[in-house]
Amino acid sequence: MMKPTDSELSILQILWQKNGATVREVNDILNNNSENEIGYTTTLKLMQIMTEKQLVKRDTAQKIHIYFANVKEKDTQSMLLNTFVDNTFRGSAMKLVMHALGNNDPSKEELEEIKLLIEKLENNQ
Amino acid sequence: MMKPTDSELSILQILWQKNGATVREVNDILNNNSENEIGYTTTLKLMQIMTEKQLVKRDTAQKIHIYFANVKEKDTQSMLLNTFVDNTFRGSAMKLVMHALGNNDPSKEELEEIKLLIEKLENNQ
DNA sequence: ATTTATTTACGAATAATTTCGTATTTTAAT
DNA sequence: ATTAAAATACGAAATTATTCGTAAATAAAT
Repeated sequence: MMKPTDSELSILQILWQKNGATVREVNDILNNNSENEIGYTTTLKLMQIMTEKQLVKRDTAQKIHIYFANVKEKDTQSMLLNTFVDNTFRGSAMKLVMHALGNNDPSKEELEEIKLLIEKLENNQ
Repeated sequence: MMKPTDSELSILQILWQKNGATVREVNDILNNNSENEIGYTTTLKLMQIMTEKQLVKRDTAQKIHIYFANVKEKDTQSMLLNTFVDNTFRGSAMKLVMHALGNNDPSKEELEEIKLLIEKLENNQ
């Protein structure tokens, strides 16, 4: 599986959420959430490259192609997380966890959720 | 503060650990941990660019320059973590934490450490 | 049916990052 | 002192990622 670039990732995010989208839809959404207009053919080209890379697949039955993510969100996140931890936290996922916890004042509920996961992890040992 | 690129980050990692290093030293270390030889002048050029960007500073008293990180490791990590969470986990730091915990079978000690931090965070609410 | 819109394909321009070649300066070795 | 080795400066090539222009095909509108 190929590592998506930043732009490719933002397209994948849209496809993960929508489950099937045309270039037009993707391009519109990209332009909603940002100030600098991005051209239609730019998005098209990116999605064509992503098709080659097998990051997305497309339905060409109709002439207006419909694109779908061809990689799982969780898998992609795991992969990107790994290289990010390596590059930024010298491979220490725990350092990253501490950092993320410390910097993001989580709610009571979120903390409870993490505690639950920790318990589960402790039982697995 | 300017966001370091990937190569720049790997140089910063070395400078954070060594506390002062020449281009030669940095280049040697880079080449230890990787298969594809990277040229001396490549590293030199990168470090010169980093000097312009104020990511590093250098002591030019001697003619062999000695470089130091000019940004704090924690600050850089926080910054990179933020954009990473935004891009990859749609801004949900907690999703990232769960992910990192779930994928990295942490030791008892590490889990204890996290629980301590959680307690501290709970008390602060 | 003809014109207008939209879509795809694809080459190529632009931009950002990484890499290196070469000239010059400085240091070390003979 | 001369030569050899190592360092800096800097422009520019190479690579990768992003952006767009234009032509051709398809669909929609009149």
